Order: sequence, then C-alpha cells, then structure tokens
Amino acid sequence: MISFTEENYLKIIYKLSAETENEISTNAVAEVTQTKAASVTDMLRKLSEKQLVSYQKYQGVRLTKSGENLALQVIRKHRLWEVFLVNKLGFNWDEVHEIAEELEHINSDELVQRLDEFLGFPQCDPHGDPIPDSHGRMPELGYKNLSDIGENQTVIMMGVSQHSTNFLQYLAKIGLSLGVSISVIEVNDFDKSLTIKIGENLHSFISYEVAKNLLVKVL
Amino acid sequence: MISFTEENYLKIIYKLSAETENEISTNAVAEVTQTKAASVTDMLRKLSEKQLVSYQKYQGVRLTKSGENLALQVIRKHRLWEVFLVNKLGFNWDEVHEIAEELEHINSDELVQRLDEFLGFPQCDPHGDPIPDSHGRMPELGYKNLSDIGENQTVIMMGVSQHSTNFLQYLAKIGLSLGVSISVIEVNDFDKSLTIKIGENLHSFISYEVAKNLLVKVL
DNA sequence: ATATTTTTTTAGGTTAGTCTAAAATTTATA
DNA sequence: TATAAATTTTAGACTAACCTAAAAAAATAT
Repeated sequence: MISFTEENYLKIIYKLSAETENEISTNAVAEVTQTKAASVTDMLRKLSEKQLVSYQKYQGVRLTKSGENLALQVIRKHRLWEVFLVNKLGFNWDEVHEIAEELEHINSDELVQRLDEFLGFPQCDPHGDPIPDSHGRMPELGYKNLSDIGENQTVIMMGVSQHSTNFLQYLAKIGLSLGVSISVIEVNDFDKSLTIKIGENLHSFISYEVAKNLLVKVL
Repeated sequence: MISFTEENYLKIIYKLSAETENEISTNAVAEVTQTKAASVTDMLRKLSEKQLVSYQKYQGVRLTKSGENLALQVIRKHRLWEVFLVNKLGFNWDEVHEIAEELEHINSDELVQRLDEFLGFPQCDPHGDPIPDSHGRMPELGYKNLSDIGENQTVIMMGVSQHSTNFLQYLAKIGLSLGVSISVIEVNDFDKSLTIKIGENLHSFISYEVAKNLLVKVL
C-alpha cells in the first residue's frame, strides 16, 4: 500500500522531472514539499526500497516506471476532480487547487473511472493541463506558449502553466480567460513583451514572463 | 485542527450514542474502530482535552455539544457523497460506503455547500438515512421500522438501518428496493416474522430481524 | 590543488496513533 | 460481602513522517 505522503512525493518528483533531463536533487524536492532535506532523504530511501524511484545517495532521484505510473494516476485524479469542481459545482478555476489536493488521494479505481465518464472524458483540466488516461498516457494537445507566437497571428487561449492564485486573478483583471482569442499586435525586441488584442477590441500589454505561462491553440 | 482519526472517533461515538442514553464504553468504541481498548483510552483522553467529549476514566464517554456538531458535519458529508455516488455516478447503494468513508474527511465548507446544492439539497442518503443540514439539524422524516407495522397495512420502503453488503444484497435478491410498496399480510405471533406482498403480486416471507432493519413510510 | 561553501546524509529526537502486557478499577457471582 | 471475572487504564514500545544538529560528500572558488 502507498500512503498519502508517498503519493505526494511521487507527484512532486514527476513534476520536477518534466523540467529537466537530470536527476532531481533532494533540496528541490524539499522546497516543494515544504519539508527539510533530511526528511526528504528518509522518504527517498523508503520509496527506493519500494522500487518507486531509483536513488543513489548524493546522486539525486528519478522515478522508475512504476513510480511514474503511480504519479500519473494521482495527477489524473487531481485534474479530473478539478474539472468536476469547476464544471459541475461552479467553482472558479483559481479556487480548486487546494480541494483537489485532498481529493486526488481518494482510493478507488471504480470511482475515477465513473467520474471520468460523468465528466464526459475531458482531455484537459480547467487550467488547460492534459489529463492522463487510465494507462497514464497524456493526450497530445499541441498547445504553444503565447511567447512563441509571432506578430499578427491570432490564437485561442487554452490554459496556463502557472497556477498561483495571484497569477490567475491578474489574468481575470486584464480580461484573459479560457477560450478568448488573442492577437499578437507587436513583439518588443528588447524585453520580448507583447502588445495584444483580446477578443474584438480590448488592447493590452503583457510581459514576456506572463506570455510564457499562457497556453494557446494556433488556429 | 481535528484529524482524520479524531473525526472517525467522534462519528463512531455519535452513532453509538444514538442507541442508548448511557455513556459509551471504551470497549464499544474499540470494537467499532477495530482497535484495542488501550488505544481508545488514549484517544478519549485527547478528545477530552479538546473538549469534544466528556470523559471520566472508567465511566465511559459522551459527546459535548461541539463534539456532536463535528460528528454531524462528518455524517452530513458522508451522506451527501453517498448521494453523489449513487445519483450522479451510478453506483449501486451497496458499493458506496467505503468510498464515502474517505470522502467524508475532505475539508472544505464551500465544497460541502456546493455539493449539497448540486445534488438538489437531498433530505436523505441512498439508504434512507437523514442528512443533517449545515447547522447539524436532522430532518424529521418520520419513517418507521417495518417490524412496527400491523397486519393489512401498506407502506413504502424508504431505507435500511443496517448497511452491510450482505444485507443489501439479500434485499435485492428477494426484490426489496427503495420505493417499492410493501403490504403486511400476516404477522406470526411466535417469532414476529412477516408474510408480505412486495409490489403488486410478489409474496415473500421475512424474519423479524430483517423487518426491524427496514425503514418505511406509512401512506 | 587546496580551501571554502553548499548540499546531502546520518544520528538522535518528537508526535500521532497504534500495540502488548501488567496493573487498577468496576461489575458480577457465589 | 468477599472473590472472581471483566473492563479499563497505565507503562513502555513501535512506525510513519517529520525535526535539529552534526558529519560527510560534492561543488565552487581562490
């Protein structure tokens, strides 16, 4: 059996692994789990004994195939529950993360299966993140970052790659929400900031930092 | 903050209290929690320090007002989730208890509120048990036990007061399900067993033990 | 290439929730 | 009402997940 806490470690290692080819350091995990490096070392040894990660001391950690599968199932549950909370219960997309952090550990394959069906087999969560299927396969959504879109192109906003409440509320304030069309009017050479048109007639100016975190679909 | 385990103890003490006026014994709690009496003693001392139960050693335990409120909130969540699982996800009523045992500990008042609304403010769960409101008030459903119904009366089956899978599957087998009409044909003086008519033309014979656990609405 | 800094691990300790075995208390019985 | 039986509590120990402080290893800088 795998515990709530172990599941969280696997999920965190999975997410850190997505950003690099290298092993994940003890400190990197400690920062995300909000624990001390010593605690992480203990847990890595334990996960290693269960064959969920490959870990050599001082050399960082990597998920094994079965560790990755477990991580993907947790992520699948998290994202399905987020869809439920937003689409069925009417929560705002910036309110669901905490609750989904709890729901993702509910243990029942039958439940996940039925929830998926009830939601109409969604491909992505309310932030545009892809939902792995029951075998752990991620759907290929082909979204790009707005920062990679050239001048005079028009795209549709599909998601975000940063989920902080701050960021989501900033987007709401400047009129950016899922499904709106965004036209890139001008890209500033110096700092890569963008002048964009949101919808039909709202103009806005956003930094490269923000553009990098917006997922869009090219028409 | 109150833990998963503490919530379970409160819920169990609440349920045991419904069956008696007296204090609940350490052993009674141990039996339901599937732990040893020594562990229960430890927990009762802790809950007592938190003012959630009143407990004098060797004298058994009772919920305080705030302990009872917490227990009722857990029961509320359990029953709302059961409604969700059956009405929305299509589970059978004998399959939902385990999953609801996990879901009942998810911590968000906003979630419970919205779930209640999404389900249409149900008055009772799929077993006919009343769902406390957000203030902990139980709706008065006025159901009776089938064992208290006299000969020649007709009632509607509304629920059960025993939730074991065994029992629920036995009911399914003899054709008893929520909403069917039951007519009491004859009551056996000797052992109080009943001859009943289920629906229009199905006759059946049930023991007093079974009749005691069926909740019915008198027309 | 050595010294310094940073990272990681080890050693030993804490808390929540459990256990067993023994002691204390209550209840039942003769 | 004294004794036996049952119940409950205490004492001491275990595991999971965390901690701090110190030691060890790796990375960086002089």
